[in-house]
Amino acid sequence: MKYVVNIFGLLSDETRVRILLLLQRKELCVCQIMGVLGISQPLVSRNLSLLSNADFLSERREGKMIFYSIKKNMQPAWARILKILKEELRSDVTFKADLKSLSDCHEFQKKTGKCDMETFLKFMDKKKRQRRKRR
Amino acid sequence: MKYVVNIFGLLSDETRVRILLLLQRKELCVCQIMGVLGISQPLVSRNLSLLSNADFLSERREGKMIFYSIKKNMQPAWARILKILKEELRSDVTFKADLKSLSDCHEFQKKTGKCDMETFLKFMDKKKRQRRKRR
DNA sequence: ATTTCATATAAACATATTTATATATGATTA
DNA sequence: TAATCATATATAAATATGTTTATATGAAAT
Repeated sequence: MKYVVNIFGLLSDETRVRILLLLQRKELCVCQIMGVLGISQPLVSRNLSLLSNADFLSERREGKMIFYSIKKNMQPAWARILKILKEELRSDVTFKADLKSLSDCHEFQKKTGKCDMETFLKFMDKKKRQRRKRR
Repeated sequence: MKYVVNIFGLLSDETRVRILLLLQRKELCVCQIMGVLGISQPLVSRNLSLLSNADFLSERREGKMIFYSIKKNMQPAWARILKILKEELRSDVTFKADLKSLSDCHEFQKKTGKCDMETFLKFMDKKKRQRRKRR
């Protein structure tokens, strides 16, 4: 029973859920996740490792970067739960904002071809300020 | 998102999961649950109220006792999750032991017609000791 | 090799949750 | 209306969890 209960514990944290929802769209590296979610690098790493240990994620190295994605052939029960999570949060405010950030992130990477955290975060800030002005 | 994450938080506790699984079999009052799970009355009450507030349970008063059951017409998403939980824990050791205790509880109540905590817990203890001997 | 960049880990701190104890309430019975 | 039984609530102590800060690792480039 403890195993099952721990899985629910993993899903009872906003940061981890946000990461899972993002990864359901596209594989991402640590620095992309930090930029998109606006959280510290160690926090991203920590939660990725928790999710990885629970067999939710696959990793793939590409040079210096490690790309994380939702694991294919995950335990069926958890896959079903992820599906429910996704459906339930389809129109969630935080999630929609994260998706917007994600597309900004892609824009940044197309322009610069980089995954440099500092520059990226500045770029994201600028984007957010611009969006605020437009209102 | 917080709402959803809190629901998972509720399901990330062994006591609450045990209660939910029991109630999926049959409606029960607080003292039955304490007897079956072997936990204190305030702990049962506290967790029942958490589950109730999250709209997982219905209550029904019968004299002094309040009977709790899984709510009909629960939010479909959570009903689906409960179903997964049930399937996943079908052969769980703790759950099976709880079911055994539950049937002892019914035996006790048939014999005595009571829901008296003290006597009940003694009866349960005796049962458990007998079972240990038989091995 | 040394430096740099992306990521991981560990220790310290803050916060939230769980559990136990004590007390209160509401329904029944004497 | 006392007294008692089943349950609820408040709160404090113990425990677990999340987050940050600081530090380490490991791959690539210079």
